[in-house]
Amino acid sequence: MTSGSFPKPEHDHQRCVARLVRHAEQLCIKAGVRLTVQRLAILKIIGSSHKATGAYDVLEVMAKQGQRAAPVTVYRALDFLISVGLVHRISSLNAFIACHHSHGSNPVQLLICKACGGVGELELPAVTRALKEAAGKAGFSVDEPVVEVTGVCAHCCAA
Amino acid sequence: MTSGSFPKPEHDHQRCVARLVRHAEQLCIKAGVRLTVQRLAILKIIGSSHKATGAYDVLEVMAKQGQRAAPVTVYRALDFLISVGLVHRISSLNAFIACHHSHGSNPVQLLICKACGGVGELELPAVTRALKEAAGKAGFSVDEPVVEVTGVCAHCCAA
DNA sequence: TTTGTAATGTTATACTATTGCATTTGTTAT
DNA sequence: ATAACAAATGCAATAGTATAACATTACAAA
Repeated sequence: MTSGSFPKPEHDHQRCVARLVRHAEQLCIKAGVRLTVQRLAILKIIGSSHKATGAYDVLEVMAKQGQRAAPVTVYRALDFLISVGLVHRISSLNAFIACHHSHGSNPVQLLICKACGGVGELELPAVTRALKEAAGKAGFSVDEPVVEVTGVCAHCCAA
Repeated sequence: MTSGSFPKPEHDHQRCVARLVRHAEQLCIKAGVRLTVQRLAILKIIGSSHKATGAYDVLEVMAKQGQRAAPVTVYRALDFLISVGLVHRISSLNAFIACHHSHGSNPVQLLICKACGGVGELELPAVTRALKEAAGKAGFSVDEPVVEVTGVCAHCCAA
């Protein structure tokens, strides 16, 4: 995708998580990495809402599910999920969001609704290109651009 | 400025901080807000390096200067300095950098060197515009874009 | 000088993330 | 199969970042 998407409130999470899981399984097989039960469980928790989820939120949910775990467990799983592109880190919120798309290695831009907490994704190569070019003029070699846009989503604008 | 800048290692901090202080004084007078000694002291500390500075780094420096303070003091000053545009928050590092420029209310893009820790600024209206436009197509009304680019600066590239 | 607001002080605590080391699990080669 | 190795997990402690709640002081305008 080159345009944008923002989750609708009436979204069918059930189906959406199922799709995410299939995506994850295929991706990990192809990459030759292990999607363990724990990692999958944590991915499901993060993917079951389209809002930014903190590491300790994940822990809480796990506790309710009877899977008690230490923080480091969640952080390790998150590191893994981020490394394979199944989760994005949201620096400005110290939180995480599941990635429902395949971006390859293209950087992503996040839209964060201040009102409902929902998070959407954009994939704008033009933005990435413009950043690389401008940075390059200053002799700066770009590694990874973090682009997080706060604002108000369509649904909350209307309300 | 519309192009970019990245601090040179051989930079003259002394002069640079003096300029920052003048800038801050004028800006606060114009805005009708109080640049107290404490706020100024903290601005100087942050502005005396062109690397990302953590809140607790500031505290350490203050302690060495004999000005003991509680974390909340620093965070309050930082909130103020950010609100008037004298400091930028670097979300991806949980750190801060003094702003030596006048951006008006234009969003800024930060360049963060992984090697030396130096931080530079860009002001690229085109990037901001592209983000607003793409977000707008998804019905998203942009408030504040956070753009932080990690990479390697010219000086460190050469080395 | 009173009066109200902004700024600061003080203490405690909440929230986020990592380190170090022991143990288990899964994979590969023999 | 099983030995041997690497990856993943468990566990406990602790480091690092940020805010809450409430008391006090400093400042500016009436």
